[in-house]
Amino acid sequence: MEPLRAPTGTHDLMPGDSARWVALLGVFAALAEKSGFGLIHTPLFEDVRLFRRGVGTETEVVGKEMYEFTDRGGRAMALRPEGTASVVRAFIQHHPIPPFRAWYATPTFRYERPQAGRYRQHHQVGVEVLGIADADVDVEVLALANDYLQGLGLSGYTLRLNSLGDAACRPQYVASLREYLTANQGSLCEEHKGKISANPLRILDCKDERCRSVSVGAPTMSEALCEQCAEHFARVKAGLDAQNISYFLDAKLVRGLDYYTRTTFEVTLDLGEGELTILGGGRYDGLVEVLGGVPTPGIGFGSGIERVLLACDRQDVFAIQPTVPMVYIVDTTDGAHARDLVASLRKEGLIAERAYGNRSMKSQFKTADRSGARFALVIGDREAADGTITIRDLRGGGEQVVVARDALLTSLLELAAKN
RNA sequence: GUGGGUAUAGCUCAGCUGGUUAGAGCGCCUGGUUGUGGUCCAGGAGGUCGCGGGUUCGAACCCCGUUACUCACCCCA
Repeated sequence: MEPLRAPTGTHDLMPGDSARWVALLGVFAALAEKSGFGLIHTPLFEDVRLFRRGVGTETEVVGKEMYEFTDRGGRAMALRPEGTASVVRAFIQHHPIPPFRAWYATPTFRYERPQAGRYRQHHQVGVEVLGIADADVDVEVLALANDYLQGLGLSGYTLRLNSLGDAACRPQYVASLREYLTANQGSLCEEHKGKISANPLRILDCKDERCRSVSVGAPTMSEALCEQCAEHFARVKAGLDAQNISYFLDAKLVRGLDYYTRTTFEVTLDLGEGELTILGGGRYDGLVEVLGGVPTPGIGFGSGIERVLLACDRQDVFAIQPTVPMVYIVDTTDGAHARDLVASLRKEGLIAERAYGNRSMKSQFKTADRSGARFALVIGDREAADGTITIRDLRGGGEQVVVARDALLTSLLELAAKN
């Protein structure tokens, strides 16, 4: 039989490596909670129609990358391809009193070919705010995103910002864009020559040289914003300026999910070869209504944990060391002392580890050393006989003291305080 | 979905134009020190050379297929 392994595009997060995940989640949770967000957990799978309607059938994410399956009751389900739709669904279902602020940390699934920073199951942290149309909340959300990345130690990333307009002005803009593209149809890349009517905005994001040169002369959304959208966008920019959050206005920024309106953003990082998007989001004022709720504005972002950590690796920041024991118990009698001592020390709040299997003193010390523990606590025949414990400092030259069992804790704290 | 690269020990890799018992470093285990790790020395365990087929007296090496990993395109976190 073929050895079993994790499915294509997935990976195991092993103890040791997971230490920085724990730390990352801590950073994000602390920031989110401080800003009034509460944790939300929604099912990993949902009625497939949620994503079809919410994210859009035309999008790649839903159209060709979604994990869909039929459950045993014959229901069409899908694994979550992104974070927002489920939160909005929960909001509609439970009628919390707005404003509603939730943060999440969740796996997301997309059936695509894996490559650097790209997985079939990846993980995102994110936030959503529902019920506030005020542009100031856009600034809050962007500031949170910025604080998060900064909090990890990242730098040199670019916040790309755009406004996609709303139901009042976007249709007109799309019409004029379509008109322009149709006039230049012959100059577009092969793929987009026939795709104009489906989603003309996407062509602005095409990396093909031919499409790009056509895009240069295309009408931009920012020129076409209605008065309210323009005011909203101006207020967002003013807020970012006031908080010294730098951004880059990217009129070509179009996101791959259909629900976005007005403020839209992405954070990218140049890794030498190509840019990596580590965070993305925006406003989605029409989404609640599309999903059957009473019209409610919303905004949020998601950020890929694997990509963010990849970026941290490249920048040599956020190198979290796994937790290391304070003491490691070496017991060459029969292990009963180790068994009882490790339990009582843990109750006292110390991180304590021990050797198992009654191995030689030498090999127990090897595992003690490997554990990274600060002190070894030795219980051999002598200590067992006279009720003492030998404390050996594993960091320095190996200084040892023999202490009475009752004095162990105070002695340890004294020794630890020395340096 | 399309294209490139890779697949040999737990890890990182070597293996000359196909040649007989497949190697190194690190890691692991044991001993040198029957009460002491991190250094040093000695020994040991561990591989059906991704899988299937073919060519050949003989294949880790050549050919075909296949799977996986990886990178890029597309798209995205």
